Amino acid sequence: MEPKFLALDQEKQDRILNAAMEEFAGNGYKNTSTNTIVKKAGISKGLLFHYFSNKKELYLKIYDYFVDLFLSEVQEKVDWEDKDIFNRHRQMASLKIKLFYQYPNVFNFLNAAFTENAQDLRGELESRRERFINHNYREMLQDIDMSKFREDMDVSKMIEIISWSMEGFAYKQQAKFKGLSLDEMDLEETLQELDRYIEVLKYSFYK
Amino acid sequence: MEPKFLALDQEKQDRILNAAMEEFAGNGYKNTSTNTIVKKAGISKGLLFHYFSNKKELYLKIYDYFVDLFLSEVQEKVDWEDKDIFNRHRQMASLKIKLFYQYPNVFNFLNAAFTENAQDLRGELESRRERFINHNYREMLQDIDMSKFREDMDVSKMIEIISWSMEGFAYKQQAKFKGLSLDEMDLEETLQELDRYIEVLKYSFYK
DNA sequence: TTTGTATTGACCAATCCGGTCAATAGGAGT
DNA sequence: ACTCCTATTGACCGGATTGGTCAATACAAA
Repeated sequence: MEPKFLALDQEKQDRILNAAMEEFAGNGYKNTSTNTIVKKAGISKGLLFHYFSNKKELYLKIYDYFVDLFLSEVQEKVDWEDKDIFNRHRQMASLKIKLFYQYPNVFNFLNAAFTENAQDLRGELESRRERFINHNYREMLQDIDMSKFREDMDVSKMIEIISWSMEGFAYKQQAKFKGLSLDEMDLEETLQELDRYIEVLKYSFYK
Repeated sequence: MEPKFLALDQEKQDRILNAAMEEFAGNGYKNTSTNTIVKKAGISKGLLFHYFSNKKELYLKIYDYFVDLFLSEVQEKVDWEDKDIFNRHRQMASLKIKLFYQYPNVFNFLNAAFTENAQDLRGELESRRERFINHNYREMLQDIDMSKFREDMDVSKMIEIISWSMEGFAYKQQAKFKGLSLDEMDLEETLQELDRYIEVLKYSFYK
């Protein structure tokens, strides 16, 4: 990210980042107007182009910034010694929720970036995608303690079902949080709710 | 749908419908150009506007057409006497796959329509959404035989996990089918693969 | 008052798009 | 071969929108 931009106070940075991500996530690259972004962020057009030299750079800088932020967070905060698949998922969920509090549209934005196919971004994005998916799910689920699973069912299918459940839960939570203010969202409560699903899965799939 | 349009031979109809759905699904309403649709469908611009009076009508007519098609199919083909949740899901999956063969983008289109927020469509779409979600998931999962579930876990959570797994499976299959020709996709094989996941879930959640 | 930086927003050239319509193609009937 | 009618074409246009610029202003510090 540009040093000029990073010198801004955090609140203004976040206003701009969130405005841009919300628009990009909701409308795609091409159909997002810089006019809308500046209006939503409460800054002038000129200022946006003072920080980012053009729309394409705005998009890619934000993309890189958050991929880095998230991946380094994961690398750093996850306890890689713990080989229990549910604990791994729970830790990831916790990180995601924390990031979600500050940037409610990061994951929508990153998901959208995954299916984005604007001409201007082709190539630039394509080379970046692999990194993200490799890191996110491969690394996370490798090195798992398989011996805990019941032996009368297909382990890989159980693992898939667990992932799908985590995604389903995340999606459900996000819909629930839509439109709520920050202090109405309770991290602990959400994690406890998640634990109840984990309980069901653990009880079903573990020995 | 316009009678003029329905008088076309099926193959041309489908070419137009699929082209439109693919574009609308991938780029959203506003960012979809009728120029692209006609190019992809292999017809002239004039002809499209001969069948559909304008872009908005094109979108909504297609939406209504496929919602009706799918819902009536469900109403008609599902065996409502069978109260087993897995059989219900399996039947729904079978219907979806069949429709997917003829219209590979119906569900992408309908999903996109669900989050579409173009100014021109607001209101028109909003009033239509409720109907779809009510029918699709409420009706499908009501009237289920709960007595088959284990009693030491939360039934509603198991039901959610089952739904999330079906969605995850569908998503995975669709990614797998991406770019394949019709005759490379095998309905029976897909259903058998689905059955293996159902087996795991049934074994875990049923008494 | 001066100087230097942060910020504004009117402005513009370029692009693109939905929709029209005069013209043509092509088939059926005679 | 000719007529008639419908199906289909695609060049064309007014209007809307956009990314990006830049001269002007606001503001803070000295």
